[in-house]
Amino acid sequence: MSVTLKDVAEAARVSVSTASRALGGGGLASERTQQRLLRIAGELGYRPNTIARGLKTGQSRLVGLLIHNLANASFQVMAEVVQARLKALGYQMLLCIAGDDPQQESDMLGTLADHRVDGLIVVPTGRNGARLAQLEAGDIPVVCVVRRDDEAELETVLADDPQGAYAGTRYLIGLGHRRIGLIVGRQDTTSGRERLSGYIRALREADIAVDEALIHAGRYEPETGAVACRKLLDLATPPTALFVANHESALGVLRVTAERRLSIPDDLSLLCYEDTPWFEWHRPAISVVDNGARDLANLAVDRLLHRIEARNGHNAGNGHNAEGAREYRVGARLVKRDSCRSLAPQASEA
Amino acid sequence: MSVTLKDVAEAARVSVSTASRALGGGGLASERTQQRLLRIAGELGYRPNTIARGLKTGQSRLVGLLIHNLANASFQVMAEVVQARLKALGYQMLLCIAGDDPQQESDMLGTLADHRVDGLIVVPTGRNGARLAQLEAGDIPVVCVVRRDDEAELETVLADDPQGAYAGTRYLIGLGHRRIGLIVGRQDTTSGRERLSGYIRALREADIAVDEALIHAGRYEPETGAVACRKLLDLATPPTALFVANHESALGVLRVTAERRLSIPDDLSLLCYEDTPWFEWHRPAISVVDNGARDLANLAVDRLLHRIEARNGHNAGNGHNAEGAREYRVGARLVKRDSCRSLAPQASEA
DNA sequence: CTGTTAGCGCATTCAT
DNA sequence: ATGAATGCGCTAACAG
Repeated sequence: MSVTLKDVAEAARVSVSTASRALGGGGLASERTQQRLLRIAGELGYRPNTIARGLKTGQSRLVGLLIHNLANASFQVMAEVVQARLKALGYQMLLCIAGDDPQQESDMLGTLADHRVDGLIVVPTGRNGARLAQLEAGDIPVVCVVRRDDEAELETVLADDPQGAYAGTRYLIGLGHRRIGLIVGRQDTTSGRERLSGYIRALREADIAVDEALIHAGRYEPETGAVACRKLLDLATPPTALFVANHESALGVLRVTAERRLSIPDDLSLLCYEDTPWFEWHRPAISVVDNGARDLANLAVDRLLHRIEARNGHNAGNGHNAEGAREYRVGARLVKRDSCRSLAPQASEA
Repeated sequence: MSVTLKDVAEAARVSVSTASRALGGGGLASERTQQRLLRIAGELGYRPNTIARGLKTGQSRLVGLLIHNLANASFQVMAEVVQARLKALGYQMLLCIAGDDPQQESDMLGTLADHRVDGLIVVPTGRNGARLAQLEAGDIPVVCVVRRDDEAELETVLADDPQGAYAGTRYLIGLGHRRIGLIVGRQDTTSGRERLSGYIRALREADIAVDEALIHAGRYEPETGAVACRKLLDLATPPTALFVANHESALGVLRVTAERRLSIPDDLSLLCYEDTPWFEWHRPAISVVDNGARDLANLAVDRLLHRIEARNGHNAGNGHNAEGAREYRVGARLVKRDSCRSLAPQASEA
């Protein structure tokens, strides 16, 4: 088997506790023995047993990340960022993919707890608030990302979707568009609701009546985009611009516009939500509202580790955030590329 | 803190070992006490401490998956499949993303070992064979996927790239193409070399001279595709078909063809490698050679767990595969869509 | 079938 | 500054 602390101690003719202190840092040992033990441990190829240490200290150095899938571009970068940040901080990432299914989410939350993760970052379905609260109560910090869980009072890092959708819609309005189709996510999700609200606010502010026929909310799938796009295009007065604020729908929209040989942006302006290399490389390059997935992940990690370390330091109270669950917002950013055109010339049409 | 086995035992007025046996399955306890303990444990909300169990049994129920990134479609589905399969089998996935960087890979291998993973699935860079062999020696089964590590003798699950590239090239030849451009991955990777070899074999078999000018090998990036595509298109006699056997390059190729207003497949036939929803939804739908990422992952998990359980059962020998490192191949599948056209009519040109 | 005993490898308290 | 002793929670002999 592998070499243990005891082996190192024996080789150095000291007790295990001395070895532990010397290697564990903290300067609890004399300078000389510390150097010596470090050397001997190196020679023997000693590596501390994380499991044993975990049992003793109650810390697993494991953090869970629970997301819906890896097909979505935002989740991809979030997973990459979270794992990179955690590794740099000496933690490992336990990745769980729950497919937006409450049952699976519940299951995985249990498993994560069994593995005694030191913390958890989760994109909640919203149907396991009790379970999440229970983790918090069990002294496992939880940070929600992207969606809020209304059942539980949890620290949450959200994209500023009201602002993002508002900015995107405003951009299209500024370009002269009056009939702007919106394809948005399910209304039982935070992002779905908030993007719709941003769209509506921008319209109202510009004194444009909100036409229900131009709004399509649906599941996060390419098919949703295809169906919605056809519906919108077939309207008596079709929109001149489409705001696809449901990331996965973009695929379906792109297909339908291609099938109908619509030129973007000449025949139809297109603005999408959540950036991905595909949008950037696509010709014409697709303009997007970047939700800041990278920063969302970074902030979530920051908040989580802040709390994990607070918990370790002064093992104060029940770990609950005394000030209640704070909510953070990461601003969206409009990235103008080539898929939206100005309607200005048409002003002379009248 | 959380409720321990001892708590359950006390509540049931039995010893901890009885409790352990009753809950641990295996029927080592009487039917009645088993039922009773199960009930009491449930009432108390007992959950076994994975860490403590791991320390005792030497199993962490953790399996590492080490890949290059999550942007690549194959890696995405592999990660999803591996995590789903492992979860179903009672394991958790520790996901590491090493960016194809040997240094990071080495680092992460160390961390994974520290966490005492029960096994490891890795897409090796090829520069840490010694480290991987060391893990095997330390009784941690390792399965390589997608790429082989030539330095070490490890069980490996590969795509059948020679066959896939051969089939793809043959398909294009069958359509009447004679000048087929190839954009392929780095030649210091298994897949890069093998896809090139399959392409060449198909050409030779059809008595078509291999023109070096039609072959471009490069890094796994969109930019590679853009550069290569321009180069190929600017040839005195440009290819009539492009075989893009470097997945990430497809983005660059698609951009360049769009910029030059080339119609696919009318002006240029396009065949890509590794399937993704984007190819399917794209118009025209892109024909591909599907490398079978899903099956690759499934097989890797099968092999790994086979060995993990063999190790646990009869704790025989050093865990090394007595018969040497076996290699498995998952066949590629040609998926014909709408991006390749037949050149047959041109036969009358002569 | 059940209770008793003994660690797994480590960090930590208490002595020295 | 170091050593000896204790226990984290659990499983696995070993007895009865």
